[in-house]
Amino acid sequence: MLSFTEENYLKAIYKIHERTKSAASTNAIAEIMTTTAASVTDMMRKLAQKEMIQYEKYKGSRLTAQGAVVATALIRRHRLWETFLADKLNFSWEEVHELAEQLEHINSEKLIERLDEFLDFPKYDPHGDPIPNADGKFTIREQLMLSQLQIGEKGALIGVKNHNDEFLSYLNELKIKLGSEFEVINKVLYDKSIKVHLNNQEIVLSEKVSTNLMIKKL
Amino acid sequence: MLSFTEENYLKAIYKIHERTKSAASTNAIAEIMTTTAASVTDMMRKLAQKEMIQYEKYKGSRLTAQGAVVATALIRRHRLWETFLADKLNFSWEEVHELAEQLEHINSEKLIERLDEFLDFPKYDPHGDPIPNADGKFTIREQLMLSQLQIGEKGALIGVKNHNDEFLSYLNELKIKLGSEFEVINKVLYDKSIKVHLNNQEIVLSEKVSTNLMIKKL
DNA sequence: TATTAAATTTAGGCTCGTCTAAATTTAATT
DNA sequence: AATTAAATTTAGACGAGCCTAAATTTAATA
Repeated sequence: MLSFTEENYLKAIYKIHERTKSAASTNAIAEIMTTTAASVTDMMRKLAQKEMIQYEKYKGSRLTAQGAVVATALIRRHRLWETFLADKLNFSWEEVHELAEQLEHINSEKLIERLDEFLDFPKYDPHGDPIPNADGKFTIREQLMLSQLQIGEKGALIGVKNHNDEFLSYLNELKIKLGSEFEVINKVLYDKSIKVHLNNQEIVLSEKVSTNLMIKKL
Repeated sequence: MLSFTEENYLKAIYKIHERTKSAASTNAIAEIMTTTAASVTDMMRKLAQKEMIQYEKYKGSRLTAQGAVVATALIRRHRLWETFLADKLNFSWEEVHELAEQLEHINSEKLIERLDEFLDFPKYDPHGDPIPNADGKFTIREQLMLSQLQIGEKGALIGVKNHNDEFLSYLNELKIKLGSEFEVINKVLYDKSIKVHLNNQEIVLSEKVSTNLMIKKL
């Protein structure tokens, strides 16, 4: 049985691997866990001993098959709870993450399966990220950045790349949410900003915003 | 901020006081927490220091006003989660308790208020126990034991006194649930068993069972 | 390649929640 | 009231998870 903390370390390693496609460095883990490198080293020993990770001194850590199962299960729980909070309890985009961080550690297979059923087996969470099924498999969806659309093309928002709170709040202000439909009116070469038609108005989005909005072409 | 463990100690003291109407003895707390008396003593010092309890050496512990607020909030959360699990996720009577033990520690006022609303502000949990409102006030309901009904009288089940797993499973087998309606057919003086009409059949319940079923007269 | 800088690990120590064994206090019983 | 039994507290220790400071290894750069 893994502790709350051990589970979070595994999730951190998973995330780093997803991003870098290589072993998770001690420092990178320390940053995510907001702790010191020394503490991470201690924990890496322990997790290696429990055969959750492969750890080589000075070379970083990778999840074992076993460790990956645990991490994926956590992501499944996290995203299902986020979906519950958003769909059933009307929490906003940026509120769900923190609560799901707590809820994901509730330990019960049965609870998660019942929740999945209650939510009608969602494939994507409120951020548009795929929810692993009970076997840990994801349904990947073709997607591109809003910035990649050409003038005249239309798309619907299916996810955000960056989950930063400020960014999510900004989207709320703009009344941009999952499913929102965009039509590209103009693209400014100079600063790569983009003018779109949305909710019956025209708005201009910076490159920073338009590269963080994931779109399905319509 | 209180830890998961500290919260559970407060709840234990609350329960003991509810049952005995007096200070919680070290041993009684140790039993509920399945730990040793020595550990309890340590924790009592800490909780007294945090002004959650009044603790006098060799005399037991009582909650302070502050401690009672925390304990009541925990009970509120516990019972709301039980209601959610039973009503929305179709968990059975005896399954909900253990899960709610974990869920009650999720720390968010807003989550609980939203959950309360989602459940349509229930007054009683699946065991028939009253759910404290946000201010910690309970709605008490007039109730009596099934064993107290006279021959010919009718009642509906509004709660159980004993929350023992075996007892709850037995009720499930008998298809007895909250709201079930009973009519007393006969009472046997010898062993205090009682024959009732329920779900279109006649069944005999022992004294042990009939004194644990709480009834609202119809 | 020698040196410096950055990353990582080791060493030693702290708090939390727990334990066992021994000492003390309170309650029960003769 | 004296003695025994039960309840409780004290003393000392341990693992988990964390820290800082010092030592070591690896990477970067002159």
